[in-house]
Amino acid sequence: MRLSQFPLSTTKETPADAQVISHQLMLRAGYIRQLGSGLYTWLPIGLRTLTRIAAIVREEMNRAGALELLMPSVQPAELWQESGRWEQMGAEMLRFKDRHQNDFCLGPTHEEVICYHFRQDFRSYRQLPVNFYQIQTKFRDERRPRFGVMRSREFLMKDAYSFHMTAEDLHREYLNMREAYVRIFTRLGAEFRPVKADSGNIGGALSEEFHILAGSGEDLLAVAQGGTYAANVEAAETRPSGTPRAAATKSVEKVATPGQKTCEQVSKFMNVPLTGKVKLLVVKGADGGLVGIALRGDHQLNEIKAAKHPKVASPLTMAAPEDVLKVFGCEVGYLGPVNCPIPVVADYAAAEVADFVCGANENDHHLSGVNWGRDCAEPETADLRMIAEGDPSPDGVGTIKFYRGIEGGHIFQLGTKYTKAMNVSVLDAEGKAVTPEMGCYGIGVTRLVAAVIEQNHDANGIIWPDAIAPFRVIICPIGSDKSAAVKDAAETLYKDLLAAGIDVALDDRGNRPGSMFADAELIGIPHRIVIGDKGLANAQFEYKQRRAEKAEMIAATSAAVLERLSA
RNA sequence: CGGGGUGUAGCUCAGCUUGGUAGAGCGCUUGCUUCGGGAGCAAGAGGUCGCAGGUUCGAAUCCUGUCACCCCGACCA
Repeated sequence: MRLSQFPLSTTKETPADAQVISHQLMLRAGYIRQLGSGLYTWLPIGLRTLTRIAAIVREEMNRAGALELLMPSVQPAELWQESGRWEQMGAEMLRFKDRHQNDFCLGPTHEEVICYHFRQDFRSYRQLPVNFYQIQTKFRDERRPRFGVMRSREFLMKDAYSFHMTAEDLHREYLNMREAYVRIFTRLGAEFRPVKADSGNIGGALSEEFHILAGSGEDLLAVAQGGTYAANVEAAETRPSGTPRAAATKSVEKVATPGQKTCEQVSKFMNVPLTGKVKLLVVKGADGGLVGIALRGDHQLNEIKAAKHPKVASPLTMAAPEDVLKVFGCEVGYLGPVNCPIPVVADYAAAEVADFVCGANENDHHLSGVNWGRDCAEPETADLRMIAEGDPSPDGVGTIKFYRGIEGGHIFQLGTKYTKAMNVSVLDAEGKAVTPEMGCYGIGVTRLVAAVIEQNHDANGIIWPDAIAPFRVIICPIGSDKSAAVKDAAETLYKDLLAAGIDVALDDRGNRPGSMFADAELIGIPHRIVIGDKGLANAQFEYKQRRAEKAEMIAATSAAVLERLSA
C-alpha cells in the first residue's frame, strides 16, 4: 500500500476522553473514531488489524472442525420469550419495534437463534455432534461503556455453539475448543492465561475464561505461584484450613466502642488484628427473611458464592439498614453472632477464629473473647469469601497471587439449559427423543485489538506482533523527491516485497524523516526499512525492528530485506 | 441508576467569576527556505460558543430546562 493513497489520521495530542493506553493509542494512530458512547468506527488501518485477528480466529475454528454461518443481529422477541430471557435480561438488551409494532432486539448473544435453527434441521443422532460459529456484531447496552473498544456497546464477537448427544461428547468438544483457543491466543502473540470462571447469567457447569494479562484489565485473577491453579477471583474457591480451631482461652467481655463501626476502626481501637475479628453481614434470605453471613475481619464477601448458597436470596441483596435496626435493634456497625436473631452462615475462615471480637448487637458496643459453640451456636459453614493474596491455592499446590486480566474469550459447557428451554430434541439410536447437550464459546474480537495493544506498546506507540500488524513492513525513503536513486530503490523494494506476498507500506507522502518515523512507530509497524542517499552510497538499507533499540545496516537488496522478515 | 465533571475552530484547550460583538497551540491552504527524529518564516481559510427558552439595550459569559459525552460507584451474557 502506498501511504499517499492510504490516509493515516495520526495525531500528536492525546484525546482527553481516553483513559487507558490502548484507547489513547488507537485514537492517536487513527485506528478508530468514536461515533457515540460505546460506538466506534474502524478506520482503514484499524480495520486491517481487526480483520487479521478475525482471520486467525476463523482459521483456527475451521481447523478445529467448527462450521461458519452468519445469523442476523436483529432478532425477533418470540425466541427470547420462549427461552424466558426476554423478561430475565435487563436493559443491556436493546429492544425496539418494527413498523408492524412487533418486538425485536439487537442480539447480545445468539443461543436462542442457533437453537431455533438447530431444531429445524437436526432430527437425528447421526447428524451430531456439530459446532457452528459466526463472527458477528453484537450489541449490549452496557450501563457504562469505557476504555474505548475494550468495553463498548457494539462489538465484533466470534461465538460458537456446539450440540452433543452426551455430556461426555460435550466435554470432548469443550477440550477441543480449549485447544483451539490456546492456538488462537498464542498466534496473537499475547501473554494469556486460561482461568476457571463463573458462568454468570448464561448458566451451565464448566466454564473457563481466557485472559490477556494487563494491568489495566477489569478482571482480577487468582493465580497459584508454584502451582497450576488459576481462576477469576469471582470463581476462586477457598477451603477450610484443615487445622482445628484453637481452644477458647478468654471469656466474653463487653467493650464500649463509641462510633467505631468498621472492622478497621474496631481493630485499631481495641488493638486486635483484623484476623481476630468476625464481621456479620446481613442479606436477604431465600425464604424472604434475613440471613447473617459471618466473615473474618480481613476478608471480603464473594457475592457470587453467597448468592448460590441455598439460604441466601439470589441475586444477592444486602438488607436495608432500617430492616437491620428493626430486627437487631442496632446499627449495622455493631452486629455479631452472639444472641443473633437470624440464622447465621459462617465462612470457613470465620468459623476457625477463636477468642474473636465482634459486634455486641448493641449500638457503640463490641464483644471480645467470643467463641463459636460456647457463646453462640456452632455455625453452618460454607465458602463465602473472596480468595486473598497469600492464601494457599485451593488445590493445595502453591500460594495465590493476584493478576489483572482482560477477558478475551470464554468457553462454557451449557448442558441442556437452552436446548430444554427451546424444546430442542433429536432421536437417538433407539428412536427415543433426547435433549442435546450444548456448549458455547466466545471470543471478543474487537476487544482483542485493545488487549494486545495494552501488552505491546512503548512511549512511541503500538508494537504489533507480525501476525496482526496492519502492515508487516514499512519503507521510508528519505529525500525521494531529490534523489532518483532513493526513489528507484524504494520502488523496486516495494514491488519486490509485494510480489513476495508481504504486506508492505511505502511511505511515499514526501514527509520529512522525523514525521515518517513517528507515524511508523505510532501505528506499530513491526519492521522498518529506511532508504537514504547515505546508505545507498555503501549499497545499504537501514533495517530496524520496532522493538529493537537500534537500527542496523543491511545489504541494499530485496533479498536481504526478505531474509530479515523471515528471521 | 446514584454522585461528580465537561460541551467554544478538524484536535487539545483558554475566555465565563465581574455580560460589551471570538482567542491560542496543533492541524489545514498558499509561497519561499529547509530535508535522518513530528522544520522555519510569511500570508490565509476555518466557529449556529451542544440545543431551547428566559433576563438584559446587549449573553460564550447570568438563570431555567434539555441533550450529549466523560469520570467514580453500583451493575455486567
